[in-house]
Amino acid sequence: MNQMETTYKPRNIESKIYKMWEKGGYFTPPINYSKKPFVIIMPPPNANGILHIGHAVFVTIEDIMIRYHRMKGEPTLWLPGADHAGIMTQVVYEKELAKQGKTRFDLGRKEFYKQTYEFTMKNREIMENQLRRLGASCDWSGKKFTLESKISKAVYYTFKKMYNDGLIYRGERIINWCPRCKTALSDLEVKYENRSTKLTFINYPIEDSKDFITVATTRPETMLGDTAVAVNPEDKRYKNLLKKNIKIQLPLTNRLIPLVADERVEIEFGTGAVKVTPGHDPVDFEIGEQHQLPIIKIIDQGGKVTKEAGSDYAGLDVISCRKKVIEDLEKKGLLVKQEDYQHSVGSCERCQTIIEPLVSQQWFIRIKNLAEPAIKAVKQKKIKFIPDYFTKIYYNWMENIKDWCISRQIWWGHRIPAWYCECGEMIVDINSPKTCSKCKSSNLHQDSDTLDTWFSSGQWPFTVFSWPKKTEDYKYFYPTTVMETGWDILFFWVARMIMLGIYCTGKVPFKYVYLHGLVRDKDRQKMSKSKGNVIDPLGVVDLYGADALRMALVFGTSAGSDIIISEEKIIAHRRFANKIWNAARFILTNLSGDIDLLKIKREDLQFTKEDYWILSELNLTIEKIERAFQKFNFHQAAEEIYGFFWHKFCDKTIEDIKKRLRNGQNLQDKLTGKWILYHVLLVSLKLLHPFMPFLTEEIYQLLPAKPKKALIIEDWPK
RNA sequence: GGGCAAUUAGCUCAGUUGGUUAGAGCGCGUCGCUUACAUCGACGAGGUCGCAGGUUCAAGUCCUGCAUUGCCCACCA
Repeated sequence: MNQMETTYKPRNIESKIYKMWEKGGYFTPPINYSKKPFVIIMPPPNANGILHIGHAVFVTIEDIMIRYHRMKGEPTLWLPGADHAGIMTQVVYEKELAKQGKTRFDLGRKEFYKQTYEFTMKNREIMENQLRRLGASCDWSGKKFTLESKISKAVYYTFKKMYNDGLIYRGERIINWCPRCKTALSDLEVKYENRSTKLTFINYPIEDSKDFITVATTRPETMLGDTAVAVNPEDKRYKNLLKKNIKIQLPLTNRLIPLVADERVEIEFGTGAVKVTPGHDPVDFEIGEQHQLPIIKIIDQGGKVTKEAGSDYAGLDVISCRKKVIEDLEKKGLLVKQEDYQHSVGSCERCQTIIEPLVSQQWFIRIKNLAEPAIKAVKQKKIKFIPDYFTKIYYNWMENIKDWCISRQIWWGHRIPAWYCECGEMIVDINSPKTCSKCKSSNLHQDSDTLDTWFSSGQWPFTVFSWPKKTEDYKYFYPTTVMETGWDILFFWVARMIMLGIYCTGKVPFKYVYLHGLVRDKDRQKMSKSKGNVIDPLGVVDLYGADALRMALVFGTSAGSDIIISEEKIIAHRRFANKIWNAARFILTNLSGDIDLLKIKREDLQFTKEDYWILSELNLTIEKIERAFQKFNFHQAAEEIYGFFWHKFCDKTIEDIKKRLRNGQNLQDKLTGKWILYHVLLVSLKLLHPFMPFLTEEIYQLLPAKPKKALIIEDWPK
């Protein structure tokens, strides 16, 4: 036996062990139809940067499950991949370009795509090696990327099918527009926060009268696009005016607009009268639809005021226009007052620019048709959420779901598979059509929009298995077993996977959804670079080892709740790693090579009371860990083996046997002691392996007698 | 406005079929170090389990109400 170092030095060991596993082919499961597989599709990390601590969380939790099930003898697949992460990657790469003083428009669509692709591939490789360093025992041989051609074809297949089924439509609707990214966003991609602003009260003169209607607004500049004023039909103040069918003189313009009645208007708020701008407000858009009001677009896609707003204002940005409108109203004596006001303002999730609601031509999914079966599947318990309370959150969202805008005006992503002919014909197909199906013209051009990233990642659990082809892999591994991810993407991703999974394959894509929380520091603060409280997972792996980090990430945490981590906690587990290492070192130096531990029979041993005690404690620990795994309580399992190993095995048994080996009366007693040490260590290594894979494998490899080639494929203790 | 959750030791958190002296890590105190342990061991201090009711032989655990905190969703002009 080699001389073991007196402390555990992860750096020397981890990469060697990982290579051994990879070379051994242990990560690739065999297809064995007599056995039910255990399958996790890894949430594909966005291939646009390096790993952060959140990635370490999913690696840890998923790898724990994977290693446990693999040791139980189940064909276990953990399939990795990478996500192109549409807008996010585009924003990141545009920042790279900005450093060179360039924009994407300087490069043009084709070149931009090419460069972003190269950038993504480079990051992807870095990221994959980082996952290896955390110990991820995933099947690299099957890795996928959302933009690779097979996956893209499957995504187009779904698009076409949904279009033919009438579930995808194209229409001119009001959407969330990011003036910086110059793209539409789905409702989920808009983040709201409270901001201080002014509520402006403006008098709108009534035609042929000296009276006014006073409206209150937070966006006075949009009045230039007003096409009505609305009041609640029950509002006594306005009932007479409504009857008279009056016209209102829109200030600063020469337009006359009607007064309409609409229940959406709250009597209590402001003056009870609302200016209606269907082109630039979602509620106003709905009011406009109902009352067939015209839409005037006074803000363009760059956030600038258009000619439609009048020559005095055209070309201004929104803020300047607001200032000028206020000044002009004041001059005319129509400005009543401005009050301080707090309300929530939406901004782009990726670049934080304030959202401009705009009317434009976009693609949408009629989502209710997909949501219904997705709700039903959960009600029928075909899918179970862990923790359970997410079931209600899921229902709450799914029952109030609205159509999903899936087109983006960005370049990085799957280009929408629709082609237009000059004759006005539109063709939706998987492959680029040669000629127009109506006029036979070959002059077709493809829709310039790309698909929302989540439309493709929503199909990830089956597109990775070459669906819609019914391959062996698809038949064997789909539906998958567990989807493990952060609860923050429950709606973005999990809900969409369930909807699209049922729609595309007729089956739920997974049976369990395990949702982990957000990582925070020991003061419960979100980790962010600006706060300087980030823990770089690779940095701590260098310092303390992957095993210590993994253990620190599961210990004392439970599904769904925030994960509190600090350097102190990681250090505590580095100490535990060292404890295991030294216990093993002590045991190994006492197991002389002349006895064949594997051949010893229990009947030949002379157990003491203490021996029976530790053996029964060991069995109890195995049972508790088993129960904890059944309930997805990984922290409990970790805490059980921690407590057992340190405070029972090390503190009691090893100390006891240490004395017996030194002063033991007879050989039989000493042999029994040695066997206990060996046996309990071996079983403990197995129980510890899902949590601390590197250290345990290294010790296993040093055992004088090992039943298998590697611990990773050992039999789980019963 | 609708919804979800949390409240347990100085700090950060576990405690999911209700059942013996409520646990861990870090921190704190005393002692020890005998050759596995840049440490470790032994012992210890510290909790009316947010508040008030209720169900029960038995409640941190179930029910009701209240308080405080956090989060999510929503068309707060």
